[in-house]
Formats: sequence, C-alpha cells, structure tokens
Amino acid sequence: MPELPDVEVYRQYLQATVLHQPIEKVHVESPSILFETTAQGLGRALKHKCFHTINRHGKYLLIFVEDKKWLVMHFGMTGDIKYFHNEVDTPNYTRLLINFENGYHLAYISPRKLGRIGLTDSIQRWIVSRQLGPDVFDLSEGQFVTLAEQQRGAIKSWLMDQNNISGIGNIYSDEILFQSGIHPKKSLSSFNTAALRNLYKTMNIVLKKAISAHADPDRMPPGFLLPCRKKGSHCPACDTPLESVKVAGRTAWYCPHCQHG
DNA sequence: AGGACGCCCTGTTCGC
DNA sequence: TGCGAACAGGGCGTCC
Repeated sequence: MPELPDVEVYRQYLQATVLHQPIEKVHVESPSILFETTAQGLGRALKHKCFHTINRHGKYLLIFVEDKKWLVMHFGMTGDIKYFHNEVDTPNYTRLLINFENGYHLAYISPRKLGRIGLTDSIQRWIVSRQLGPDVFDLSEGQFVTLAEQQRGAIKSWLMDQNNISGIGNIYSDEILFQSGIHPKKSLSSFNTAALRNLYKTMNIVLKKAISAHADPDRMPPGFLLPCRKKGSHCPACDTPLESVKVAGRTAWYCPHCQHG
C-alpha cells in the first residue's frame, strides 16, 4: 500500500522501534529484491552497525547506518515492515530479515517481490540516480505552480510521475483530484494559476489527513473517496455511482458528477 | 513530450 | 461451485 502516507507511517514506526540497536545478522530470503548490491554486500554494510535516523523521500525509505551508508527501501505495489521479538511471528512473504542483538527482528515484507532494497552513500545521489522530483512536502506552492505550468498532459499522470513530484501514486492521486473536483484526464495546460494553487493546497491537506489516519482506509476522514474505490460503489459526497477510466496504465476512480472541472 | 503497452511477481477478485 | 482471466496502492524500458 505504499504511497507517501503509507511510507511516512513506516518511517514513524521505524523511528519508534529500531534506532540505535546493533545488528547481529541479515538474512536475504529473496535476492531478486536487491538493487545494485548482493546479500554479502548488504551483510557487510549492516552487520554490527546501528540504524541512526530514518528519512523518507517520496515513496522511498532511507535509513542512515553510518557515515556514507544508507539502506534504501522501496515497496512496489505491496509491502510492509514489521518489528517483532519471537521468530515464529515472522510474517509471510518476508524477503529480508534483520536480526538485532537485543533479540528483536525487522522483517521487510514484499508479497509480489516488486519492492527493492539497496544501499547508497548519499540521499542526494540516490535521488539524482533515480531522477526523482522533490518530495511533496519539500515543495513550495510557487515551485509546484512553476513545475506544473511547464507541462500539458493528463493531470493524474503528472501527479503520479515520480520525476515531477515524489510520493503520489494511483490511490492518492484519485483522492486529491476527487477532493479538488477535477477529472483525472483533465489536461494540465488548461489549469490557470489559481487552480494550480488550489490543487497544491488540497494535495497537502489530503496527504496530511491520510498520515493522521495512519494511511488506514478504515480511518480516513468522512467524505474520502479512498474506501469507495471499487466497482458498484457510490460517491461519498453526492451518491452518484462512481466510474473508472484508465490513465497512465492504471485505473482511476472518480465521480462523474463532482469531477467535471 | 506524452501516451500506450509489456514486463516483473503472486495473491485476490471477477465473470462466465 | 469452479475455473481461468483480469486485476492489484509501482516503475522501468520500448515504441509510436
């Protein structure tokens, strides 16, 4: 479930659990999830070291190990992390297991193996190598407007493109556009500055509310589209049947009555 | 530049 | 009910 709000919840979870504990062992259960490193390389980088801070850029978690060494986690379409004590509680689809000297474990879970784990010596270098745009929360209104004014494709595609802004995926682009009353296929070139400013504000509000709700669909504020994104459901605002359309290869859910603009 | 597609994976949901 | 097809909250490369 990992878009910005989910990954931010993971960040806070790690911040509250794994800091400053020496790592005893690293098990790579599925080597295919490793990106530009090996099980050996990962072991060498982590063994007997501690995690010191947990950063996030868009959908990426960046975990500071020591000078010039960051562990990078990405989750793909499905993924989770879990910190636990008893080894029998190891979750299904654990692809990487880190054992701490205190007897606890951290599982990196990726059912479809679409997530990736890597190492980098600087966050900035990682961002440049992945050609990632700025994190949503590092973007000022003015920067957002300037970026958007240079583009002309479908608004939903643009919001989801990590090279423009990092952090928004299929689910939250739908939510932002629903809360803004904008059709997902509307062209960016038809937005004026005032509309872009409103979109910027709504984008920030939606993501912050989602984080407050722990990125849990069952805890979203009333009036959110998120829990309704499925066939046969109705608009939480006007009860019109929701419709879907393919945008950038993904399914966009929207309300044909509320999202004209 | 932007859009459509296939692919990587595997579990779940849909539709006949 | 059963079964295969289509789909799923991501991202990359290729083609047009």
